[in-house]
Amino acid sequence: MTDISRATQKDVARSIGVSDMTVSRVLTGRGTVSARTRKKVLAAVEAMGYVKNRMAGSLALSRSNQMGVILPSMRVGIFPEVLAGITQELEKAGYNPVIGVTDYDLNREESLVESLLSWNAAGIIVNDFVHTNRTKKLLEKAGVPVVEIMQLSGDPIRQCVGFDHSAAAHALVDHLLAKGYRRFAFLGWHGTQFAASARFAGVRDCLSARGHSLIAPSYFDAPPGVHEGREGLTRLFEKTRDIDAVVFGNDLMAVGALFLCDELGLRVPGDLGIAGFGGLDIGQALPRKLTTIRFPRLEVGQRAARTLLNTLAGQSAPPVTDMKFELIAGQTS
Amino acid sequence: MTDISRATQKDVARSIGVSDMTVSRVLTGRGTVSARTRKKVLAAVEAMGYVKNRMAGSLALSRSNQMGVILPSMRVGIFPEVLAGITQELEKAGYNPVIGVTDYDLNREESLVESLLSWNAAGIIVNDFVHTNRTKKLLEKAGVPVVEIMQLSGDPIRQCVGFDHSAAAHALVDHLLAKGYRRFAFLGWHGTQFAASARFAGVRDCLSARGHSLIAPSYFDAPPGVHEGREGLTRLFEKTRDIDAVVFGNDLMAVGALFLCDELGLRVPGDLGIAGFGGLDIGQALPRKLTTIRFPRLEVGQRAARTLLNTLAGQSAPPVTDMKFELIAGQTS
DNA sequence: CTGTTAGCGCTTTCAC
DNA sequence: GTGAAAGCGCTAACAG
Repeated sequence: MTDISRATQKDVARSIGVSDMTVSRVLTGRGTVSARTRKKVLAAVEAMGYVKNRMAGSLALSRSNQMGVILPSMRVGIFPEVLAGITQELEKAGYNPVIGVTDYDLNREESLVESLLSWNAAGIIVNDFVHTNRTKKLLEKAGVPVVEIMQLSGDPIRQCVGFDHSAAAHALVDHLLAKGYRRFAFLGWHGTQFAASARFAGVRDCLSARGHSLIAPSYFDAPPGVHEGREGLTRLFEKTRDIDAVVFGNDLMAVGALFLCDELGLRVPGDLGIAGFGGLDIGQALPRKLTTIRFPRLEVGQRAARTLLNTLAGQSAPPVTDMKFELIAGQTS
Repeated sequence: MTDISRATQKDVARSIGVSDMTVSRVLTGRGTVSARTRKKVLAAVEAMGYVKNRMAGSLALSRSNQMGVILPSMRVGIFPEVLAGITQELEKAGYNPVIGVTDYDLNREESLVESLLSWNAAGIIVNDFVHTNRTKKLLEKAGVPVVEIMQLSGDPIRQCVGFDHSAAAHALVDHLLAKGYRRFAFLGWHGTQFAASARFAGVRDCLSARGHSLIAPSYFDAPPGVHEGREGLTRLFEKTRDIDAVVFGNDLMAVGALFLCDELGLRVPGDLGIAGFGGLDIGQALPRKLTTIRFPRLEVGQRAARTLLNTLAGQSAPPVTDMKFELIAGQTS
């Protein structure tokens, strides 16, 4: 906490002998001011390095152009892209994204939501459907539009924009089955209720429906990356070699696993089929393109922002927006 | 812009028959309130889902606990980590990071700085020393602490926390020379004055000082990734094959180039030495660890935040903080 | 075209 | 222990 004491509109006004309201008129562009006065005001503003105090402005107007964006992580490849999509759309409409990162901690999410509301965010984007009860209550009572992203299957507070992770898992598994793989393992993060667990459940259920079973599922405490992909596969091999395909919870893990296979001299897809989820650039820049599901990350961000903006503009927006995924049949399966 | 109408302290107060000041006392923890009244207030707050309007609060106090963090990109591997470091430290001290992303657009940076100041940010972290004149002026007049990160060589507005990119480049080149490489190329992003260009200059100058020259330098318009690494090397090979080492502006490019070499059957480091900059996980998870410079990303973020906090606390902080880099002599050179 | 008045929701200060 | 008054910097509404 620091004291802040900047020039005010009154200071600017006094310096050129007009009233503060005249300065306000010039700065907001509302109302009429003579060209000469306007010029003087702008000159004074520039000279004094005056910066408007938006706190006062927003308090007076009871509105803000700050849009809250709460994401679980910036180190998980998909979210920077989602954010880019959000930012693009918000900027076009003159809104500022205010970004918060939870690190998948629901209590942090709760306090971020509270903080955003306390700063009068005009709308809020949050990740997934998994929240504390208090977060849900706050968002429900918020009186501002709320969009939950990434997931579809669940009970949206207002609106959601995401993909069908279960359907994606089915598409992927069916592709692998068609390729002749039969002994599956899953390595990923499915210890919680987040979207990642929906992918795991989809893989498991699809295999089960087709009369196969999932061997050696295993998981991590936090969103895993390249390193965890290597480690996971290493540990899996210690338990069993009786597998011919591994589905990873995300692309980075799959990439790490591919690196390990290279080292071990395992042929992919000959000895082992490998697939990921996401469709990150890194997977498609490999010597052999990764088999995966491409989620339209940028588009989800854009659509989420547009949904918020449309709602604010009084248009009705559908409660559930299904952004289509795409199976990338790469060379690792 | 939307109307926002939430419950106010007055509403809470009325609902239990006390004055708004009593509610304020309970919520701020300042002043004395009887245990019974306090309980009633807290119950009412909870029941009504009341969230304090910080705009009004901050306006009254002329202070805020929002810390501005302006980063150039979230898709460039190092910045999410820097942000994580910043967030860690700020949270400990009860400050909120307010994040802005410029995409390396200096005009966007300018408007983000203005926006943060207008929201009474208690301090600001910006990237590099490259700003518009107006941005510099705003930051100088801001009356709040400012920390520029990533770079060292330049003229800090107040304080900076970063690495010596030139020294890092020298260390890397000397390592490669010691390994016997002689015909160097550089592929990266050095079209601007950002830190990336300091790395390029360092490579060029070191080679020159050692009596060698840099072959076929080439660059990109934007921060390049895995894909650009492949493309860049492909284009370079079209021009010349008379090179035995390629230094890349960042790790992702180097990884992409390694993938290409695999495809082309080029032996690394036998036929070609490859090095990056950064020290990202991905480079170290490869079958052959990438030769690179590790920048302590998390630590830069932490230190930058601490510098801000110390300054706010009235302690003096050094104008330049040099965070040491580390040469990773991997298996690609 | 410009100035004055009132109020946004909160906190500090001063009464009681 | 609690209430009433004043003001943070700005803008909408009304005068002139």
